[in-house]
Amino acid sequence: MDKKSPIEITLTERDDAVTITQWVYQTLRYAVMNGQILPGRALTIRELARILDVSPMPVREALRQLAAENALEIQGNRRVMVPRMTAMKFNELCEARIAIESHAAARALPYIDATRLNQLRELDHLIDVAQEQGDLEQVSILNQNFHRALYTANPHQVTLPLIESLWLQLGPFMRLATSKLEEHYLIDRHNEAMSAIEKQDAFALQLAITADIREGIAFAGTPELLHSFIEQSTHAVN
Amino acid sequence: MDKKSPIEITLTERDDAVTITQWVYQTLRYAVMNGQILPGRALTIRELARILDVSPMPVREALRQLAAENALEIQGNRRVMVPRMTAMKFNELCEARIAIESHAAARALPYIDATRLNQLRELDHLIDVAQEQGDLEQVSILNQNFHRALYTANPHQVTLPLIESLWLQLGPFMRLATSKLEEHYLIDRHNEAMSAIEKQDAFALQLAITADIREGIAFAGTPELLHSFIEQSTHAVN
DNA sequence: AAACCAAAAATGTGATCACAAACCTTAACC
DNA sequence: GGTTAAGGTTTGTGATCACATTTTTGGTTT
Repeated sequence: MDKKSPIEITLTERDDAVTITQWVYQTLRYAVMNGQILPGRALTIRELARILDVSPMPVREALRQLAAENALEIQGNRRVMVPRMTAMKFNELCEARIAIESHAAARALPYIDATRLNQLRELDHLIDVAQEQGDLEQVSILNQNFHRALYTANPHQVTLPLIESLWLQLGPFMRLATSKLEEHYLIDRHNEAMSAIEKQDAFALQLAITADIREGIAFAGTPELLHSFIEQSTHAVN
Repeated sequence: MDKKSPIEITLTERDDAVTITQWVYQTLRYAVMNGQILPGRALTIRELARILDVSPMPVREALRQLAAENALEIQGNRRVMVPRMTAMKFNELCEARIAIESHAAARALPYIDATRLNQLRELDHLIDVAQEQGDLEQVSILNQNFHRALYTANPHQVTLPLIESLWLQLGPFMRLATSKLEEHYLIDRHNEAMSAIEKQDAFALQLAITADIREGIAFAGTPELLHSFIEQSTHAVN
């Protein structure tokens, strides 16, 4: 069992309110999003079932669902793995995020009321706190919550599932970004976003969101880091 | 069995090369996309399994996959159905299509070579032929193929799955559109798109794609038709 | 020593079964 | 008559099993 690198998945408490399949889905989703599973590493139903201590059935369903969201890739061999990344694909994912999320932000703008604005302010504040404490994982989670809170202001929202799919695909590789980003001084684009919201200025909001996304992946400007990780991903367990 | 309206699904030949699950998935997907299943109608695994003459297992997996693509909706009761439509949601889906597809088109533009251009020309011609023959279903299919051929020119394409998800969600309600659109004279936006491609003019291409999408759903300009169908969808089998 | 091939182990797919929760029907009751 | 409560039925979930295909292994040949 050397070639098959061990998989370490953070297990959360299983709530009886959710089905086993849902719990497995959430667990695997978190593992994928945080790069706990090496891209290219073959995932087998029975192995995951052993790790998670459930029967193969819920794992089957969860894997299929994650594959449908492009978080996992099913090869012709019917083998499942986290997709490998390339520099070009990474770039396309980022540009897609910008296109869709700035659209979603503009569409949500008219629906943002005082309550929502306060919620955004609070999240922004929590992000600052987490940033000062250097808790990058928390920053990442809160940042997602901020974006989600913004887009879901639109009660007829239809793009969030698409956006989450992009987050899932970028997730494993963003971890690398944030870990190197520690030294990088971050301008708070969320403040810009919120002043744009107060002014109901859609264009300014789109600019702020675009800048926020671009800076979150600023390390893409240092291609050698991205390249090194992508190489790692490419040469991983075949 | 009056409340439970019968489901009529077009069955295609089952190819032994694909798994039963895949076949069921394709069959159900086609049925959803073409509005063969009434929005709100509760879908049960065993019923579909009887109709498709397969065991419940492949149906289970196919339903979960379609739900992950937002083609179906899983309610809290764990019941599965085609999501109901609202006028606002319809509008959001259309605007999302425009945002994402014009982005995808611009991103694909630099990769379009002579071969791809010829392929697009041929599809455009086939659409004209089908249009003259009044075969609206064929027009719809070919139109999708045209868009797909355009976006997939980009070898690092990541947005097509998202776009197809939007198509799936709009599908059941587009049928109504095209059926009323027969009388409507359609300007051929594909020609505009292709001349923009030849000039490598990204902005013009985006305008052409936007116009093409907007006209494909032109009936949204006649709100009463949309509204009537949405009402039908809303008041369908509870 | 590297390449090839057959046997053995492991894997995904699909079927069937058990069970608890949800749904529908029926009957009693206000 | 409309509402509620309890019964039986149907449904989704999850477990287990069988089988064909794939992957790995171990031995053989060039």
